Amino acid sequence: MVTSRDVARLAGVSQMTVSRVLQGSTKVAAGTRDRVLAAMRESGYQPNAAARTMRTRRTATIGVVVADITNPFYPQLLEAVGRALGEAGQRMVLWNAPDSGGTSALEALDEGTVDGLLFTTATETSPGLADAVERGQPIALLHRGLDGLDCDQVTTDNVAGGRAVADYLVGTGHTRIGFLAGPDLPATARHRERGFRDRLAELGHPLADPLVARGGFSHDVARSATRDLLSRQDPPTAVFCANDLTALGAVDGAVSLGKRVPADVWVVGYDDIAMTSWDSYDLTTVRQPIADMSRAAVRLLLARIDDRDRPARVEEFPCELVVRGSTAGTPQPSAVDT
Amino acid sequence: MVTSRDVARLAGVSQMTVSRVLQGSTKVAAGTRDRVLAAMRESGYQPNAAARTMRTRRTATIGVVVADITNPFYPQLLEAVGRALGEAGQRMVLWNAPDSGGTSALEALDEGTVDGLLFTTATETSPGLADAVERGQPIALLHRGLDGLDCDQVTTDNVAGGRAVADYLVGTGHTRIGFLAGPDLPATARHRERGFRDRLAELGHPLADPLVARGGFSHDVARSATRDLLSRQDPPTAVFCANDLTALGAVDGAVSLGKRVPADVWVVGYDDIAMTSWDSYDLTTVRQPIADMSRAAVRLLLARIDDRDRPARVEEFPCELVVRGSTAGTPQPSAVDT
DNA sequence: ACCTGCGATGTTTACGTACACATCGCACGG
DNA sequence: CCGTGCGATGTGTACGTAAACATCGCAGGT
Repeated sequence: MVTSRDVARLAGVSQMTVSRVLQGSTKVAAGTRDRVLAAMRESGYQPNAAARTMRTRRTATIGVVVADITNPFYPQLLEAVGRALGEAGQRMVLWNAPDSGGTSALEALDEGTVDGLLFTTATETSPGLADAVERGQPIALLHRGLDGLDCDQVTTDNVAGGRAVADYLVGTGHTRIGFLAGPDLPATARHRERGFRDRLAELGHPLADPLVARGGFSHDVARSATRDLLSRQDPPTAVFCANDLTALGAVDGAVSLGKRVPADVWVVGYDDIAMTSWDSYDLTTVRQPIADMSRAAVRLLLARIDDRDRPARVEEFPCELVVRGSTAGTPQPSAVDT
Repeated sequence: MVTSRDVARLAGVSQMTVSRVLQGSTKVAAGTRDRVLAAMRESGYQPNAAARTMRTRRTATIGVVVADITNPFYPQLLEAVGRALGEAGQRMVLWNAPDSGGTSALEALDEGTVDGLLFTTATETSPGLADAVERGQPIALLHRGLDGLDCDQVTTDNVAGGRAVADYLVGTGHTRIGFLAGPDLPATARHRERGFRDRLAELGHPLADPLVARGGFSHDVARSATRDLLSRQDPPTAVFCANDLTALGAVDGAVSLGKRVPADVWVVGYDDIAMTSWDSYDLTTVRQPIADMSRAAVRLLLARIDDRDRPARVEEFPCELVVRGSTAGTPQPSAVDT
């Protein structure tokens, strides 16, 4: 292995001067710098990350925790986060945490493997998360927030999103409206439900319990829940789903019963994943500005790494209803009493 | 920060004994070990990864390079790879390399940030890849192989997969068969095409140039290419697509023209991503054993990290045709001359 | 011509861990 | 009863870098 000492010897300078060139310090004469750079190239020198980290206590690496990478929303978010991190000169370590919620990511943070963590799927039950935040570890939440947690958070106004969908569906004449709720824990799911439910009630069409199905964030569960819902005597004329993956499942549930979207039932999703715009689904949904959000989260996290005592900030981005074919045409009040 | 020295002081032993306990060395008396473990807990000690890496030259981290994480195949592969790495006690650093093909991943390898690299989307043009392999860097290819490269590779028999599709389509009576080719560079796309093309020729129905569309691996390109193909005077009765993402694009292209799959045209994909089994697509495709492949790739890579001089191995897994609704029923020779 | 001051470079050291080697003590055999 | 050997533990050091401090030389002012 070639070390900075070897380069120094080759260039006829001290190791420290090599180190200075490496860091782009201005305190090096142009001629010397050129000599050192030439020696680096000649020897094929590569700085050793571990040694540098040991001295500087920086890894230039951020850990990102995701609950389920096969939910297409997360790859899209990861791409945006990866881009934002790249722009900031940081690498990304990925934890796809099936259930535990990133315990090993927190360990990595304690060990100094990463400089900070970005949780995209935090919940109240994420073990050790609150504890790590209290210890002052640089942790930021992206996408899913946590009300009780005093750390940097970047979210969207999921309550407003849910309300917008309620306004839209009631405004287009629907009265018997179904809801495919997500899991209980994620704040995203809870806020969307709250906004949707409250606004429906305000508009005089409160959600009817029999038309609410609880389930996970998976296609399969949503599909079978929708089959149940649509097989009822008085099926809903529109179904709002806690996220796009479940909305796609809802469409497929309808398709599997030979029903058509939107002719027989309207479907609305949430997140605007790429597939929602594909012809086979053409799904009305709510868009989050994930690129801006990712940049904001990275900015907050890096700022916290530099200054652990700065006050935590919560940034909430607006979201936007995107109307597509899954809610086209007029609703079908004719289907009310069969 | 609590160091092993602090723990040693607290436990009344030397720093070395703490280190030994940490490594699970047997050369520590049970009583001593208990005292050290208690001191660790009490002090909240966390071993420092950078210092350990500096001594051991190991990071227990593997870099994974992916070309496009928004192609749903890669999240599925990443999940499998992540699981295999987790089982082997390794972390995963992710590079989503838009174009450059993982140059910065190779830098990280040189710097010692990762112990090895797993390329899932290598091509001949991946800059620096061949060079790094020749320098003996631990690099393995998963999914996409590279014929000229002397390194560990885990692939599927894409030629056989292409042939199987040709056999299937001709065997079910299709003669005017279209092909949506992937990009030129990936070995996966090339091998699938070769197998498909050669077998069709052997069976007496060579691929007709006008029915071949070249494009990328994206939904949009595939969609518009399919619209062109199906708008011809003599459209194909079946279309084989270089991967599932393009097959979904092909289905959507057909849908956008008001055509039905499989009634108007059969569509076959490749990779068996989760969405292919959803009702709206129900796509016939070719399945790769990605879990087994991931484990194999991780095993090979870790073995190489331990012994850089071991001979490179190439493991080729079989793939399996999965027939679904996109190729159901009889083909439509009636559509031949319109 | 001499002193001052600053820019350029060198010297020393520490970061936290694990390896090589040294040492200690005790059990067992002759 | 003493020597041998081995298991348990300690001592010293090196990994490669960057920070703090020291030093050197030269330009500019008086």
